[in-house]
Amino acid sequence: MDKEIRLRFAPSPTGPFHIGGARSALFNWLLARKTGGKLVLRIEDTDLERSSRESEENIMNALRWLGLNWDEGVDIGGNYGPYRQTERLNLYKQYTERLLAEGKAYYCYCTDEELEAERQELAARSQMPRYMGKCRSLTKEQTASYERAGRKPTVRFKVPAGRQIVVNDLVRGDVVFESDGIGDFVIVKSDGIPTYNYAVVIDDALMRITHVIRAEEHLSNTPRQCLVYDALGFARPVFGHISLILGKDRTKMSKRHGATSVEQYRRLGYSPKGIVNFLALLGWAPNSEQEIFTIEELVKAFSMEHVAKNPAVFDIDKLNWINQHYMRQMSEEEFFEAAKPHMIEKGCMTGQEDGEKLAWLKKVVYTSKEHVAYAAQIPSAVAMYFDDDFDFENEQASAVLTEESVPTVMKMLFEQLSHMESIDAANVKGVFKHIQKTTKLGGKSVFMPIRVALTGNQHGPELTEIIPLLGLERTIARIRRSLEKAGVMSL
RNA sequence: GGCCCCAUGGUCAAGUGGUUAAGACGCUGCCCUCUCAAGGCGGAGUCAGGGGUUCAAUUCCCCUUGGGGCUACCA
Repeated sequence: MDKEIRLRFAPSPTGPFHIGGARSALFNWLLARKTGGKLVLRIEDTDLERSSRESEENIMNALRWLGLNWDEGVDIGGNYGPYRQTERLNLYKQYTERLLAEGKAYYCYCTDEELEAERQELAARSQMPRYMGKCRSLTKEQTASYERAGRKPTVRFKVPAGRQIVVNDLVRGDVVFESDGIGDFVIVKSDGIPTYNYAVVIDDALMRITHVIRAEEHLSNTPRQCLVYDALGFARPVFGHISLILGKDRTKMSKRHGATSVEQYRRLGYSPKGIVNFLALLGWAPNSEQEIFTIEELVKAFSMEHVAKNPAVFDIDKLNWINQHYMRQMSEEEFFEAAKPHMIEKGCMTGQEDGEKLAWLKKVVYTSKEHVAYAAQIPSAVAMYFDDDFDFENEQASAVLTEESVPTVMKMLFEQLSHMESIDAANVKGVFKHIQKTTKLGGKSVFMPIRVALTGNQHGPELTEIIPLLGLERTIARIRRSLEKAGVMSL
């Protein structure tokens, strides 16, 4: 029981859920599922200004959408709650009082201006800007006078001098820091809210977290946290700092690198399976050469030992490639559901269709299955089925219709079509065969003019797929229109 | 500036004191094919630089360079 592995994912609900956060969550989740441990979802909302219930919900929704569940958290409770930091204020207070009483922390009355001046001065002497301990030993009189002046103090942690702090990290090994490089840091803000570096320690300790797996940006803060663990007599957890996800230019992923939030990818119609698969491969590699993983397979294969130390660039091409696999796995029904919002947005449908029209839409949409990486690409992939008033894509395309054999081919095609009662891939194929046979023309001379006349385009799906979907009438109308437009002939 | 982390092709990456240095994405050639895509078969492309240690370094150590993070009453 006491050997049970307990992990946590502790996001700040301060904005859209970042893709990097999703990866941290995923790694924690994988480790928890792999080891049969527990995963705690804790909300770190001590930044009152920026935190909101709305982004808290967004984060949880995104997590659920990705298929990452948790065993304890704000919404489901657990034995170590509450799971929202602003609801744990009394807990922090007890420890702060203890630290104060033991002389391990002290009140600091410095104003922003004073602190800023200190930083400036240190910077001017090209020294590391850090708090020099001005309020470390205030007399009763000084304290009283500050209080009379109405100053609200912060609480600072007294950083012991001359100590080495060794952070044992699962992915980086032992990382050594000198306590002298760290100034006395604020653990409780003047409004009584604890800071991140302080609250996180008390929470992780009280929630019995055994492994703290988080992004590398927290590594430099870890020695501070270790100091707090030690001062409070808590055992330190095992740390594991996973590298950051970078944009193409190798700087931290930000808005200018395109979509950075899980929500954005969701809206573009990426599959959660694709995102999870891709994220897992960013900073982790399996023993095998496998690239496509279900989440269950990831659980089996995952290991912290194979987590890379170096930061990884977010490669959208690879995400697209992976996601394409998942698009192809979809049934016609699933694929249609994925396409629907995008089709509606582009005006290709209203969402109210039923009967034959709906069935037709499903078939049309499904033709793009092999061709798209994510659902937002579907409308343009099937645009040709909707636009009867297309233009030729370029002169090369219209030139195809001026080839010598075109009138013969078209006449024959029309004649064949006029005899048809129903139209499907098989009999369309038969028509083409017949034309080829009797005219002795190569496939290209038969197909390409028909393709261009039908779609205005030299590229696209198989004609045997397009024609049945357009139906006899539209097929004839389109070809007739194109031939007239190109001035070739009228039929 | 100080402290810390990181460094194998364009990208994700495997790997080892002696290897022809995997694989995938992307790029590219060929095949298939009316076309595109897919698919199949190929190709180009990497150990950042400099010093050590060693019989032997991509691998171990140091330095440089580059990138990143932290240095907040943000997390």
